[in-house]
Amino acid sequence: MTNPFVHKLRHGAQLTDEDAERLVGLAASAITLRAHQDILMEGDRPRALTLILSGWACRYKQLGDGRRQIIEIFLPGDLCEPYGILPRFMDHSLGSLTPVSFARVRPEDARAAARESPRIEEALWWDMLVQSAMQHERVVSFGRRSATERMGHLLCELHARLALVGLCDEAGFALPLTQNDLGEVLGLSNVHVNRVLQELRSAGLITLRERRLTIHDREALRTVSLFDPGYLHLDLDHEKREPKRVASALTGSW
Amino acid sequence: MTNPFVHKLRHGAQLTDEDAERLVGLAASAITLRAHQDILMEGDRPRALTLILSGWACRYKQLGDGRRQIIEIFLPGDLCEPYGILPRFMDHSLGSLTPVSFARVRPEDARAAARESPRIEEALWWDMLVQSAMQHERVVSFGRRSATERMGHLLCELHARLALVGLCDEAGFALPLTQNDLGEVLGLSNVHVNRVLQELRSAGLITLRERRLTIHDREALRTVSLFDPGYLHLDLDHEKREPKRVASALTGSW
DNA sequence: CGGCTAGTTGACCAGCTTCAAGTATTGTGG
DNA sequence: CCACAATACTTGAAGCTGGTCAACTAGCCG
Repeated sequence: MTNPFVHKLRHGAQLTDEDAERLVGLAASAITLRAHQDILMEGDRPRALTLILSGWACRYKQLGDGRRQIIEIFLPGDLCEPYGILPRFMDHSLGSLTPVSFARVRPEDARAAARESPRIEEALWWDMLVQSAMQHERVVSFGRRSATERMGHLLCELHARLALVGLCDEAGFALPLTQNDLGEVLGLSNVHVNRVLQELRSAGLITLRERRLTIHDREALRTVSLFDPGYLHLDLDHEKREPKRVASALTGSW
Repeated sequence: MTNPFVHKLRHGAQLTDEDAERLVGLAASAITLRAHQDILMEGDRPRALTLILSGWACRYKQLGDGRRQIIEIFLPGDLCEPYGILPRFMDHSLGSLTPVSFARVRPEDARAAARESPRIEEALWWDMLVQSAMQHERVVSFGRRSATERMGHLLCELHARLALVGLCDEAGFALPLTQNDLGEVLGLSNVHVNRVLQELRSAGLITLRERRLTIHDREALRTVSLFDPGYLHLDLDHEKREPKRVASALTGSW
């Protein structure tokens, strides 16, 4: 199956071939943009949801004084908003990071597909759950992880997400972002991004050259980044999961 | 209407009395907890969604080495997860910040209510949209706002959210958090929280005493915090909104 | 009264930013 | 295919923001 949306959603529910076709049908006409263009700008009234078909995009917000923060990176197969509703206006912008092709999906159609197939419904809700969990993890990164941990965590997360749509191999993936882009994602200056990358390189954890990231020791990178993939909710077989419940601190204060 | 959930959702759609009753019915039995208890712990398999009825709660994550980050604050009327799905296991914890009472809501029931009333459906989706927008704004805060701006932004947001459920007045609200709690929300040390509060106090913007926050100049506080309430999507009357579209960098946007 | 928690203040330090200069790499027009 | 410009990356030095450590104060409750 070449459609990345379907590819990803298969991790969230057991889709039938008919489900897959219906999902492909949601995303009728594809639109193409060059790198660094806006898909939707703050203030726009969107008329459809955005589904990324190829390339990398992002959600970002520009502060009055020019400071810009990339809130979220979107990869092929990502639906940029909750599927059932259209914001009345955009409170942020959606932009391409690389050349991108995307489709417009109407919330009514997505809801209808969910109504008619419980598997599609489950898959779409699962997708929202994962997106929301990634958002949580991002807050934890910003609040409590050092610059190096944050970078490592991002790279681990991208690797795991690209794996969902078959766009990486075991050893690494194509990373089309500049160090400046990475800074806008991680809330760091481009100078410090450079230093952090040097650090990961000289620790022998990664190579990043010619827009290709190689991860030499995935477990080690995960360890230094405090990356626990549990939040991606990938185990359909959930009986295996060990509740990591520590002896509770509960009774007293935390 | 005393039910805070209904109170809030009325901002997202024109609910009928019947809708309101149905929503109240979703949250049958209330459970009460003291402050600083866990509602759900990381690793738990939840059997229902959590709906806060009174008191303040939070989503938090504890890192291996003891660092803790509060990801999100929940106020009365807040549903702690997307309404249509139950995570297979918790990848984070939900805890009370004050004494709390909450109800358990089954996703099937919420979905059924949405299926049977388009207004309820719209309201629930609107709520998800707002929660997700607050999450985005949090990332922007962490990435690009200074400690003082972050604090001011949080206070403005809490004020606006409490207004949705009628738990504040024009001048301020009861803020039951310690400076340490605020630090865990904002990713700051308690020492620095103290200094930031001093700064806001001596600028004459706020008073915080005996767990009551008074905002002396709301507009000024919003300005120094770069707080723009647009992301809360409160204007049902959306024709009024000025698209803040700057001269576009762009030709091909939709 | 004594012990606990919350808040406050000072001194010092680390992590990250900013500024600046210089080196690769990539893209473009002749 | 080269020359040159633009963009991306790299490195050093200095400065600021916010963290850590420590001590002290104020309120609360048994």
